[in-house]
Amino acid sequence: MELPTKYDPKLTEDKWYKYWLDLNLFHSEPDEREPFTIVIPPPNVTGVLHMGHMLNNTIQDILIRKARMEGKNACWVPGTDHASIATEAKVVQMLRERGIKKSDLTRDEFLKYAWEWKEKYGGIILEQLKKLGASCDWQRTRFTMEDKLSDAVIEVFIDLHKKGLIYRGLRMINWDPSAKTTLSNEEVLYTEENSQLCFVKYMIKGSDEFLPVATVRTETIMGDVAVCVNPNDERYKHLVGKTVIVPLVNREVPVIADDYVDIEFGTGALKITPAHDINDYEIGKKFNLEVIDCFNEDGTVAEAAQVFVGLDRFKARKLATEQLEADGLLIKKQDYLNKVGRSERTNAIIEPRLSLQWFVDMKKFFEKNPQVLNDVMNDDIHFYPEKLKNTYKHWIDNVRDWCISRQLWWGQRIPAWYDEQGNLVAVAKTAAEAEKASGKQNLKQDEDVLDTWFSSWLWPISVFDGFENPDNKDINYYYPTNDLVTAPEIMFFWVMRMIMAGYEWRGEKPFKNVYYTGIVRDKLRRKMSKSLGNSPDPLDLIEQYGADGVRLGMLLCSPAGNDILFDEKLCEQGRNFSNKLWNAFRLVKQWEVYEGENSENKVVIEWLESKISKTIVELNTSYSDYRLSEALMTLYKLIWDDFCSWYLELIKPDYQKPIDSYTYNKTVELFETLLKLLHPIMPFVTEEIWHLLATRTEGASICVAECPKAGMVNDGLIAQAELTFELITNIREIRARASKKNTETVDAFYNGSDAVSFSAFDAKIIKLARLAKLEQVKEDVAGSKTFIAKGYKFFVVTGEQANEGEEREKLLKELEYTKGFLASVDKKLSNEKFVASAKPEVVENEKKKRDDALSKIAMLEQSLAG
RNA sequence: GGGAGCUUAGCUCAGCUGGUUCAGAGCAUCUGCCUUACAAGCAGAGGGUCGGGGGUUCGAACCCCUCAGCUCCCACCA
Repeated sequence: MELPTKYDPKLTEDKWYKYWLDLNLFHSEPDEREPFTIVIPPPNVTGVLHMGHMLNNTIQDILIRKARMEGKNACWVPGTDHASIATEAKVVQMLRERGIKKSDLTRDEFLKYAWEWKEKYGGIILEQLKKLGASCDWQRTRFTMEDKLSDAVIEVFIDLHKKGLIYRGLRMINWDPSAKTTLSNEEVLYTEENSQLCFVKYMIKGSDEFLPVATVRTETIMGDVAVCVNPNDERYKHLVGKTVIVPLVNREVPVIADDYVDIEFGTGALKITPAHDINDYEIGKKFNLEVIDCFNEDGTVAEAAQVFVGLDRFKARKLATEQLEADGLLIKKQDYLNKVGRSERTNAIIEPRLSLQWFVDMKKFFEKNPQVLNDVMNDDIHFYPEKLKNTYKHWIDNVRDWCISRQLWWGQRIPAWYDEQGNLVAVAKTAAEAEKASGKQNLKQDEDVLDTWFSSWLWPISVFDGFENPDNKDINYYYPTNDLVTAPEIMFFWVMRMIMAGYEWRGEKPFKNVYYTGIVRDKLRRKMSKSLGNSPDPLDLIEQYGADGVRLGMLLCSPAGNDILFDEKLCEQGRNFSNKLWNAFRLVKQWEVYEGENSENKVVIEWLESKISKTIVELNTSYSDYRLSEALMTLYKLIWDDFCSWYLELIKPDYQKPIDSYTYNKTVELFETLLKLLHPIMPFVTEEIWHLLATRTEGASICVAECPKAGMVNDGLIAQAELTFELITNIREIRARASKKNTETVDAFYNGSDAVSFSAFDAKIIKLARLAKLEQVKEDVAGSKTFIAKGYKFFVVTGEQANEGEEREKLLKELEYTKGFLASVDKKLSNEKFVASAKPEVVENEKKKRDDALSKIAMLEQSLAG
């Protein structure tokens, strides 16, 4: 069988993914094994895979595959999020392209289009995850707006309302007067724009004195209900409690004092317009002031303003300013740069507007469930990296109530019912229930839907139907889940709220560990974004480097807790690694085997077995600390350096010679061990090679092979091998400097008459360093190149005229250096305080260092003398 | 304005309670090799006064102070 020299992922990846699905290897049902559960952070249903998903899901897949191989009942639940805002925006845009305006549709008509859109694009991202190799239990795929999950959302709302944890309150929202809709903060873009700051006189009643007020928004003067100054402001202290006349409308309002006002800014006097500024609203509430809303839905001036009624707000601003000037109340105008929020979609300037919204009372919630904070702080829910605990605490300490209503149609409609006058009369699942509860007829349901996070916070429970049937087999078995893998920017939006929901409805945490990935950036540290065009399409990358290559590439730049500086070159490195593995396989596969046992190889095999065991211990530590990059690098070096560069070269028979069956079988066994260790990270190439390496029974898969465990570690043997490699490297260096061809051999000697620690590897040194002979001598060998390693002095005869002076100089330099080193060690050892206060093993070690240095010096001096 | 964190080789990062080989890895760089597993490769090499300054200590990349620079999150100015 001729094997190509390059591994081609295209020929294997789809094949194996289908194989895994056909064997149903990713499906989980509760059984007697220990469960290992991950719920996917549900991606936006209409989204497409981006690099963030790529990273996030690669990590989840590694964790779940590893658990599966460890014999746990691994269950990775996939699914999607209905993402109200994003999806509704996309549907609106689609409709617009077809010439349909949202405002011309009824709610039901719109939802029909939205569902159509969801059916058409909803599955894409999940299909893309398959390309990556994600071993999700696809039979368990859920969607946050499917019936059961929506029911859970509604029940939870009703339950919280009953418990008094939900209330209805006023809130300043972002109003888009052009689209006549509320926008989320994400949909508002802030830019610096030039405005004019007007300094206006507010006359003190019955006096010629005035209070100067600085404002950009002169059109809101009609809504003023007070003027506020700082209580410590000496300039205005005497005016507090007096009455001022609001310009344009001549309303009489009080001068009040509050710390909120910054003495330094503007004039130090702030006009209070509760209807159009959230801070003003807060102050208004504190002082029990009236709220006068000056604008209509479309941004025109309302009746309540008394003047400029019906005019657009910006026209009104201009006229108001002119009027002030005419009234002699304008002190001055000054250019002013301020941040202006505009609608992402209509570009209209956002109008802050007070509106009745639904809230979750967070403080009360935390009082009821103190574990939400405590269990994270005491690592009962373990955050990786731990530093994010601080951020978490800071958030909880400064929490604001959670506004859960959204002025959208795509989402779970709020189960609140109003009578014809608009009074809230009931919170109930259906109109019938609401009527029954309130005893009133013709009730209207709330127009708003719930925040998407209000369904995703239930995800770890709702995917196992834990609300509909709180005692079912699945939820009892899989909950609490094990690991959550997500981005730090949604710690507050999602992670904290899932923890809240977990304690509130299950009395238990939703997961044991939270692994926060970094933000994927390009190599210039810029966030990846569509507009910058710096985000590669993960599917293109998979096409080019194979899923295994991209997975490795992602992981190479993902130390936990740091941002990911993604560089396509890393995928190349991943692809190269697949190829390295493939070629190691080719080497092994092409050997002819004879029945027998080459005893020289035994020590090499034992060494690699030990080395692998030792590495498994390191790997387990890395994995349990969620240092996945570190685990990968450990494995990478084990395979590339130890296995390929050393082991295979050491046991490789001469060209076209067969290999003994003992070595061959051991090699296949060790190779399999390495493949299994690597499988969670690179699932496809390991499955491919695993199948080709030996005959497998039907339906066998490395996916469910047993995870290798560490055996005995022979540290002495590992040290011997390391010395051997050091010797080989040193001799190779001398060969390289002497420009020796590979076909040329050289002679090597070492000093001493005692047995040496590397003797078991003698034959291997001769082989890999390409020696004619390796012998022990009592005297220095003249005309040779020398080096010292671990107390052995080596002489390499390259046959070329050795440069005595150069050689001598080298020795002198080393002697000088070693003496300096000895001096520093001696200094420590002669320091009484050191000997007295340092740990015994540290002192012991220093003594050993001194002995080594002394013997090295003796050796060097002897050479220089001779 | 409030909070968190970072600064170690050209780049990205390790360095887990201050003390094993004089500070490590991967990539990149340089030199020599198309040596029948692999040029997507092999062999070898060079590269850092651990951001600056001060202190604690027998001993500091690690602890404390200070200065400088960078990043992120939250709240935002009339």
